[in-house]
Amino acid sequence: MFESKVTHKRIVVGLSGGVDSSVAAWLLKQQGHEVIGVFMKNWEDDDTDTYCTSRQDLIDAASVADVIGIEFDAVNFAAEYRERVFAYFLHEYEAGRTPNPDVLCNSEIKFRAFLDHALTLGADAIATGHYARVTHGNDGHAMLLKARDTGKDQSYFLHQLCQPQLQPACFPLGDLLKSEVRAMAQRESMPTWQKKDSTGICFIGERPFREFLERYLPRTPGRMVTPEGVAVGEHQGLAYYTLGQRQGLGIGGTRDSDGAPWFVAGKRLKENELLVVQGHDHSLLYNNTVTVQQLHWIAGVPPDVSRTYGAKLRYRMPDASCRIEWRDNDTLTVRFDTPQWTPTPGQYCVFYDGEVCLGGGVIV
RNA sequence: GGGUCGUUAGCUCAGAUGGUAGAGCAGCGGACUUUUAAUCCGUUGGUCGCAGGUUCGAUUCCUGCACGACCUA
Repeated sequence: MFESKVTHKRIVVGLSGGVDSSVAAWLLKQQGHEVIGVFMKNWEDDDTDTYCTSRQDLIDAASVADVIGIEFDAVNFAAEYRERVFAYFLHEYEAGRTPNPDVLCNSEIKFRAFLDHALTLGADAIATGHYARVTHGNDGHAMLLKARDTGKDQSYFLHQLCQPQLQPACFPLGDLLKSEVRAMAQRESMPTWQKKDSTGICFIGERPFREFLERYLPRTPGRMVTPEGVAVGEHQGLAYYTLGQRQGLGIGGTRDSDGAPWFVAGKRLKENELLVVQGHDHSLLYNNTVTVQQLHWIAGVPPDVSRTYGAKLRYRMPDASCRIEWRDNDTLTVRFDTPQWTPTPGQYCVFYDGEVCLGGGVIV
C-alpha cells in the first residue's frame, strides 16, 4: 500500500501552521505524491482576544504551502468541534472529571470531519504532523505504533481511531526525531522552522485554564478538606481542579504539619468538597487498579487477559506494567504491578504491547 | 483578679549574648508539554504587635499598653 514508493497518491495534509505539519507535507511532496494542504479552523469563540493565534497560523500554513508548491485550502469545522468535542469537554468537567478533548478531536474532527472532506476532494489518504506510525499488515489491518521519537510520541491521542480512520492515515514524521524535523524545516527555509511547539488544547490553545472554564461553567465555591475532615481552604468549584493538582490550591502552612505541599486527592460531588492531602507521596494519591470503560480496540479484538501490557494513564507518562481483567462486557479492571500516581477519571488508559498501541478506554 | 508564655513575610514557624532577619508552604515567572496536571529551575513579599526607656545603635534588654493561648484563685 502506502509503503510502496512508486505509488503515486493524492494526499490531503492537515496544515496547522506549525513546523511538524509543514515538514510532513514537504516529505510527501518529495516522495512524489500529489499533495493538497488544508488548514482547519475549529475554534472561534475568542477570535478577538489575545490567545487567538489562528489568524497567524492560517497565514503560516498558506505560506508553507506556497514554499512547498502545493495547493492550499482552508476549512471550518468550528460547528462540528463545538458539538462533538467541546460539548463533551464541558459535560465532563461538570461531572467532576478531567476530560481529554484532544483524543476526541482526533476521532471526531481530524479523522472524521476532515477525513470526509479530504475524500470529497478525491484523496487517497490524509496526513498529519502527528508523531506516530501506522503499518499495514497482510490481513489488511492497520496497526498504530509509537513514534520513533519516544519523547514526542502522540499515539496516546490517536488510540480511539478505528480501521476506516487509520487505513487512509499517513504520519510522515513517525520515523523522525523532532530535532530532525526542525533541521529539515530550516534547510528547506520553511517559514515555520523556528516556531515554538504548540501546546494546550488542540485548536483552543494554551491559556489560564480556570479563567477559561469560568466562561462556561459557574463558580461553585466549597470547602477543601483533609481526610480527617479538617477544612483547610476554599475551592472555587470542583470542576476547576484535577486529581494530583498542586498549584492553585492556595493552602499555606498549617499547624502540626511538616510543611509539605498539598495535592488534590479527590472530589466529593454531593458535599461539594475537594479532598486534599499533604505530601506528594500520600497513600491516597496512589492506586493499584483503575476501572476503564468505553473501550476501543484498534485491531477490533481485545487484548489477552493472560498477558502483561504497558498502559499510559495520562499523555506522556511512562508505560506502566499491568494486567487486565474483565469486570463485565464493557468494563475493564486494570491491575498495575506498582501503584500509580493519581489515575484520573476522564483521562484515557491506553494500552501498549511494546511499540504497538492496542487501544484503550476512559478511566471511571 | 493573679501568673506564665506568645505576638517575626499571605500561612505555619525559625533566628540574632543588641548592629535593621530566614525556611517550608502559598503566590509569581520560566522550562517541559497538542488534556485544569505532575516535575524541574528561578523569584517577589516583612522595617520583626503598639508606645516609651536604656544604648553610639534595638526587632533582639527594660517598662507600660493591646491582642491571643494556657494555668490559677
